[in-house]
Amino acid sequence: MKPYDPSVIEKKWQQEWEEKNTFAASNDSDKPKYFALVEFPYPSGQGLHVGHPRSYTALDVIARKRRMQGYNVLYPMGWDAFGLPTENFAIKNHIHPEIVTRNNVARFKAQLQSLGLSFDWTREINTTDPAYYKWTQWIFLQLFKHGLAYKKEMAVNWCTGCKCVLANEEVVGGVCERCGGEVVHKVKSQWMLKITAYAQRLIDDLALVDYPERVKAQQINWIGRSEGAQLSFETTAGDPVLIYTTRPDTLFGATYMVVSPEHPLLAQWMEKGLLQNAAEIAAYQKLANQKSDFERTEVAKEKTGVRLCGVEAINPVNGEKIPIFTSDYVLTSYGTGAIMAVPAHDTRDWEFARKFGLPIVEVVKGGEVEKEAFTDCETGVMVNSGFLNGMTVEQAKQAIIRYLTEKGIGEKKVNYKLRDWVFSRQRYWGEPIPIVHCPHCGFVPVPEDQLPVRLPKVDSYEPTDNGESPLSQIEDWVNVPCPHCGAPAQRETDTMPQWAGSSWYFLRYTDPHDAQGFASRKALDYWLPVDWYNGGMEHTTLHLLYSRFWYKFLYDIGQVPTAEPYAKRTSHGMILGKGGEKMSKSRGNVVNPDDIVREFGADTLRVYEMFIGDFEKAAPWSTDSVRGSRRFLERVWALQDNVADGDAVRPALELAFHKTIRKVGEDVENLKFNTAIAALMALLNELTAAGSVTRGEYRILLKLLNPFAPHMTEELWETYGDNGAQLAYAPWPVFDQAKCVADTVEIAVQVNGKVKARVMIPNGADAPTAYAAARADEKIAALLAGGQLVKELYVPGKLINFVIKG
RNA sequence: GCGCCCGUGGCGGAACUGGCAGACGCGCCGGAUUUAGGAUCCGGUCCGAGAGGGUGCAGGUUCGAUCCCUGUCGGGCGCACCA
Repeated sequence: MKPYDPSVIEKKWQQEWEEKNTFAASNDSDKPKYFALVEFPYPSGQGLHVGHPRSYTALDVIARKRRMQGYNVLYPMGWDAFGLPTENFAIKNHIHPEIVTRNNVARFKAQLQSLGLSFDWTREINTTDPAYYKWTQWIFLQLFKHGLAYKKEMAVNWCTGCKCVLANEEVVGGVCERCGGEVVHKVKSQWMLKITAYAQRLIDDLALVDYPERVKAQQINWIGRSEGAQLSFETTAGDPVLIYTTRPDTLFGATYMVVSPEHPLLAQWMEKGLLQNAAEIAAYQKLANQKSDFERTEVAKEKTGVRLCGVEAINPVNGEKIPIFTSDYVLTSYGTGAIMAVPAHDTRDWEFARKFGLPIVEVVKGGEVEKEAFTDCETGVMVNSGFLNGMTVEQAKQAIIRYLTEKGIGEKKVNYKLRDWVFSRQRYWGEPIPIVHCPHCGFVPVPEDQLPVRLPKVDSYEPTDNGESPLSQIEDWVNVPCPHCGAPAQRETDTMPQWAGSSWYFLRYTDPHDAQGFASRKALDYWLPVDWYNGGMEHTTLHLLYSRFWYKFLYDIGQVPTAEPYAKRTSHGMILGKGGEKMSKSRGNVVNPDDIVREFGADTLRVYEMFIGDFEKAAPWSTDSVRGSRRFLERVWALQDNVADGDAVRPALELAFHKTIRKVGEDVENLKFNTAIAALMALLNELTAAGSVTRGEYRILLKLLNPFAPHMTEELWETYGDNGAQLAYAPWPVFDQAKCVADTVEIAVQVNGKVKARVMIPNGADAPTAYAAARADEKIAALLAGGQLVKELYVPGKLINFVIKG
């Protein structure tokens, strides 16, 4: 036996796979199709992280198993290469981002190939390739033509670090999710995508797909649907104030109103001179405007606000005049930017009322509204509410909405927290937005035959401090004739966010070289939907939501065949540093997969990453434990010294083999890679104990192990295989359910629920036989003699329980 | 604050639908081999000498609870002044 040398074996097979395109998928095959997908990486300068292979190996195991099961498998890979780190690196080192990207991609690709992942490299894509982003731009134009892309002047999130606008989804805890920079509000004219038009369907269609519950819950939560009523309050100024509430039942308890500091009525009323304390209000507005998102969302913050002196509102159900305030606890961007305040039944209103000495009127009985707001909707009964008195909250909601509708004051209304997607970025390294601004024609789409709008080559692509894209500096690129009327016009100079290219990339894999469209209809019909998509939880309300939106739009305009893009989604846990903290350069606990491959081999790294723990949970890295995986492979390798003739499984090992085949198959499908490996280790232990394997037994072991350790098993298959095709396409072993059960089983014998003995009985023995066997045990007999038998239970194959008294 | 998830040996983690807790691996201990170390192989390894006791803690349901229920403590994640 040659010693196990992964550095030689792995190189050999990787070369073989590359030369022969072993894993190329066919768009024309009689086999059933299987589309396995992992999130394509951003090729950063740091190279691959040990977290990447966890996801990639998992679906590689699935892809390899599917090939052995006779599927035509598409398992593709590409590069999500637009984005800020590349641009920042380029700026710092004076290298063009295109070159930085090329270098990073080359490094990433070499690293991925060193792991033996069975990607179809003939379908490699790159979002920064003009032949690719042509279609990103094309999809944007379809959105524009269908009224789902629009430009609007509004207050947006501005990252002071990236000098760039951010989408709501990119602001985490008031700071930039990428750079951690402070986020402030800036009024800018921005391209927006109308994702809100799909809010309801993005919720409803989660019923059609197999996603983890936590993923569904997070998306539903983010979309934030609520049901209530929209209604207007008349004011003494004559202009009504429109409000949204989820508790219209508490209308009689509305003792004041609040409008957001940015509410347009404030400016109107000031202009008319209606507000006696205009200066005070203006000062408050200014203060609110200066606050960053972080300050605004700080928890446990004291309520602040200013009363609007000179204008009062009228409660539409009881005619009472109530004061109006402005406060930053009311958000401009949600609902109508104004609320009716019911301090007795809303925690925030309660706090505000307490601070400003406003009346708290109880309208739902059940709490102690002098002590705290009573927000329960289940148990209360309406009081102090005119015609609603005596109703439950639910009845009152319906009655009041009926009343408001009849009187023409208001109506039932559904609201979402989801906002439209801010789609402009003031940076260089992104897809140019293919729109021309014409002074006569307005926003004119670049004609489709002129796509792609290429990024111009420039010397300086630094972001500007004035909030303009660097592209705006390049006059001969910016100035073009209007495609519609020919008059001098200007290109849009903002670029798309990084999420643009990744919102449809999986479609391109089906037909990556198509020049006529983003993919041919035939290829899309054949491959979609993606059968299994694995990716990180951090993308749940970013990429995953965005790509569902784009896909649904493409479905609506007849471009793709199904309502949802991904039939099944799973999420892996993070790989943490040794102590359980996040891996980071500053902590110095980053493990480089290259080092592990060099020291132990790719197969060992793959097996270890699958064995490290529950796939869906975070797991700390342990290089010590990697050794265990290497030992396991060494022992499989060493088994070749003890291969005996024979294609059959020896009778004594039938049970072990059939059970292992079943277990490995089931575990892999259920994301239990760790226990699948454990089962293989247990089988190996049995084979080692048996002293030898037959050729047939060895083949089964190699097949089961192949998806995890493809190089080593393929190498052994050369000698011990069945002279047929490569192991990669050898048929996956099948098990016989009847052979998965033993002839005799050991069952536990309990007395009063405590295990006292174990006995062997024939499998499927009836109760009398089992009881007799148990009673035959000396210890059990003694215990039974010492008390009175009250009850006896027999769970076939498991245990017997004697319940005795005394 | 609201919603969700998780607490099992020294460590990572197993345990079908309520039925023998600790599979598998790491580490550790002992032995073999070795000049030595490393590597490898064999044996042991929840605690306890034993009866017995053990799945964060306190209760409950049950013949039987890591699993179901109530309360509590600890950790994590998501959303977060969303009316």
